[in-house]
Amino acid sequence: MNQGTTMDYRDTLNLPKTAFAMRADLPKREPDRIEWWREHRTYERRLQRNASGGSWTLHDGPPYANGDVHMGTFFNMVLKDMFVKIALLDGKFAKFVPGWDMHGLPIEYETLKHLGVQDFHSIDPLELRAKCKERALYWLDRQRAQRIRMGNFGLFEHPYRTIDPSFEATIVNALADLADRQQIYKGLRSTLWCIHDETALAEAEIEYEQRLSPSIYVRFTANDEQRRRILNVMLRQAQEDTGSGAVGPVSVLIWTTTPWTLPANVAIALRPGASYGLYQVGGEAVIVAESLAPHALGDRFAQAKLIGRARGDRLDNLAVRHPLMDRDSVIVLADYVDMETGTGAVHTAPGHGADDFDTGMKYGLPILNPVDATGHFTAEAGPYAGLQIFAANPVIVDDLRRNGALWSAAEYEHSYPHCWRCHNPVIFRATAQWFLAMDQNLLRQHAIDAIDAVEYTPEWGRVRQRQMIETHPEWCLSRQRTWGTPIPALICTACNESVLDPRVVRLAARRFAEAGANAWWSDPVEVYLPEKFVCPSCGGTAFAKEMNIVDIWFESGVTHLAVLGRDGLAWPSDLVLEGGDQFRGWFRSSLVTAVAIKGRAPYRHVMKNGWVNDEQGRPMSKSLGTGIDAADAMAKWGADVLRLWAASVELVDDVRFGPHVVEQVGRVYRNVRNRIRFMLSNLDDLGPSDVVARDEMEPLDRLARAVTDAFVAEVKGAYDRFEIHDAYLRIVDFESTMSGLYFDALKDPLYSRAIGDARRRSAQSALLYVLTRFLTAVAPVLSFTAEEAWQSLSEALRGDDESVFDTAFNVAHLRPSAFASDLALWEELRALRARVAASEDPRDFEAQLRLTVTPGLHKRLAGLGDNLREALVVSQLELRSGEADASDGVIAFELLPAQGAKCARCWKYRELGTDPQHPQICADCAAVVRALTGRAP
RNA sequence: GGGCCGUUAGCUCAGCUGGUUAGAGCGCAUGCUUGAUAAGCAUGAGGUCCCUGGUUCGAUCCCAGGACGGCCCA
Repeated sequence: MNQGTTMDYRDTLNLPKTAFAMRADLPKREPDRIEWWREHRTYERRLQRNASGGSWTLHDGPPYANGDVHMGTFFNMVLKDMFVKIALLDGKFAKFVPGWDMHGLPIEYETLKHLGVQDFHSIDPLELRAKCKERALYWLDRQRAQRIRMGNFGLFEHPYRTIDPSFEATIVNALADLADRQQIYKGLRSTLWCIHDETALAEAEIEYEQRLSPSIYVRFTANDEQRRRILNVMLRQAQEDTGSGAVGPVSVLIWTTTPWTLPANVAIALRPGASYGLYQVGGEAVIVAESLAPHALGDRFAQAKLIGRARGDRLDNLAVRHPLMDRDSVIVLADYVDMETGTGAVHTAPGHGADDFDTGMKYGLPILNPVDATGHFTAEAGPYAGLQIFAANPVIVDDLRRNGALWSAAEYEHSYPHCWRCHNPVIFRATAQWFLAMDQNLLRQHAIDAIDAVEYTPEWGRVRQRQMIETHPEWCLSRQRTWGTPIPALICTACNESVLDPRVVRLAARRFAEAGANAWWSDPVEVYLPEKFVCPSCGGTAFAKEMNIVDIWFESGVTHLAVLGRDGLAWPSDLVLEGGDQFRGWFRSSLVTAVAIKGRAPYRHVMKNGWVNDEQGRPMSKSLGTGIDAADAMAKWGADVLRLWAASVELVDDVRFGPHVVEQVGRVYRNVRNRIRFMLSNLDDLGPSDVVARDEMEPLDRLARAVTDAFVAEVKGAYDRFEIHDAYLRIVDFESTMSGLYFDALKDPLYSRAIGDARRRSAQSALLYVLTRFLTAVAPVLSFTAEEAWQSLSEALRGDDESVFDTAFNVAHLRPSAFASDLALWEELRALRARVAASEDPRDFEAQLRLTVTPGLHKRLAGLGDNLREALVVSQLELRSGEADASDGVIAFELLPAQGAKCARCWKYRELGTDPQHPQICADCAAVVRALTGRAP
């Protein structure tokens, strides 16, 4: 009976109602949102509206168009999107042009593999290029779909692509600019070379196989002058006094497994910090690293006597004689010198090793290359000319033995690089390549100076960046491959010299702009010859095209020239944001090209995001199967939960990702979602004309508004400092404080008052304010959910703002200092409410509260009127002012059983039965019910 | 092996220039609610602030060394 009556009254309440589902179903729902944004051109239209709001540009570092997007890339891309949206909601012209890096070896390999082509020389270059383009576009489409699926905003229909003719023209024009400044030269470089296939190889074309090599220890003996200098540094004082004549000849001992590289030796590398010993052995003295001496000197170590020592760096720039050739071998320093094998003194032939080459460049050593493409010694090798290099090994060892330079010889089985196609051992061989001169025109120094004008997050990135420039080797720009942008150099057919003439290069740029870079393969050379062009070396007039392509790091290094400074985008960009590996990669390549060509950094702010590791903090790896595909993750959990995850971690640090982490952030997501849902469900009956202005709101509602303003201002402040995680914490804190205090307080007024009651409309108006401001604040992170909620508001309430991305933070006029007293009062209410809620008997409406507080607090609380009782969720409240001391202002807090009985409708304890028709409910409720049923009392 | 970075509750993170009973959210436990209900509220238990030294009246915070983890390079 009673049950029935109660149920009747339940029907007279204004209970929450909304179509905004409690279950998110993100994987299912999100694609509809994307479609809606696309149809409504939400991003483009907001961009247009912001045209006069000042521009803010995040320049996209181009991902490589190969493979699907993994979680590391997801993290980076979603963070970029958050910053773009923050600027957008801030009224900025935040144009984001996504880009792709589409040339290069990985795609060329993949394509060749796809085509089943073994030797890239055997396929027509234009055909190969066409297939590579297809492949690159295939990956671009996939990656683009994945980026769009993340909810990212940007001009995805018009991305920049390094394969576009206009982009290729930019690359080539950049080369022309550099050639103009004499910044580019042709020089030698050590590359992997297969003497069987007569071609350069890339790292990826190498397979390691076991190979038996000669293992020899060789003396490099000093002449008299060299010996004197070495002893000067190494010999102990006492020994020197007794006369160095007793020491005998002095040699540096080296170890090698490639005797054929000795003719190209020009130096011996020592480790700067290592200690080298001078060992007297029989009638001579040899120098080896002390820690390696027992191993290096072999059975002669027992009779060896340490008579001197020096740190490697003290021997820098001394010299010894080459054991085979009539020249010196200089002692140099190198960090890579291995202290596990050999002698700690490394035979250095810059023509035959990558490290050796770098050291050679650093010391300005000659790059000897006495080996031709087929692996035979040239005349430069003197007595060995004409010999095949591996056949020369025993000959060289014999010569060393004969002239007394051989310390010991053995055989050695080790893992050695072989050609993946013909399985012959490969060699390092110096070949002519185009270089960007790092020190020409003080480029390196200017680049280092340019770093000072850039902001770095984290700040230590600046140091990292500086080191990367300081240690930047000469930049090898050329590659002997097919899938890329040509370096339009000419070869004089008369003297065989290569020419990179700016006029030629600019002709090529113009040609590529209209026809694409394929033209370099299809055009006759005449197309690229300026009038009256002659070879600067010999005056010749006949030329051939040189078939080199440019390093793809150069291509991505000029994206700022291709994308910025046009179409409303400013140069330099305001922000670049990439993983930490890009200090050596794109941050560096962009900086070098920008400083060389425009004299300053191409960005104002460099931000680095952390690496995404698995849940144990280990790197994710495809081979271990611990990598997670972004598309899979979005299909499983939805993009918004993953976006919230990206906001919940410290973006600068390395972060962890996995199912357990997602589950946790998923619970936070559900909290946020439910609180949004609560607000929406109480706005169902609110029309625009019902909304009351701030000044007409009840005090508690005005307070909630103020707290919301403070929240939005704080979140905006965090966004402005690029501290997404800080914003995340504030968002979580805000929705939980709103839910715990305010929503609970509003339930009674919202549910039990008459629909159009002023108290109720005030509460709803405040809720509308809280909700809309909250949605704007979270939209950069929870883009899908914020938009879904926005669309769940009635069109009338949305007003002119069709999308949540049409709204604005709108906090410029707010003064955070003005919030202090409101926030303090809010916290006082929270503390009081917590004391009520903690009580079990009587609890909430079962209670009446006698509250005695200090005069100061009394004044603040009294200002709330009956809203104070609502906020504390009690049936009656007696507020008194007292004089005692109390740190929190509360002198007495007495919860007593409420007066009256529980109203069957509003659940407050009131005097019941004033309306005989409704004996179980209070007078206020009876009035509402009567109004509903149309009967006067 | 080198350069750089990190290490605070089970998890994600706060802790401003050295002095706090070291905090929050999630999870967990307990209680309440059943008119946000595959929701909501309250309370509580969880920490030798990686380790070892040093500076200091006093260090999670400064310095040195080490351990573990990561990125880049070798």
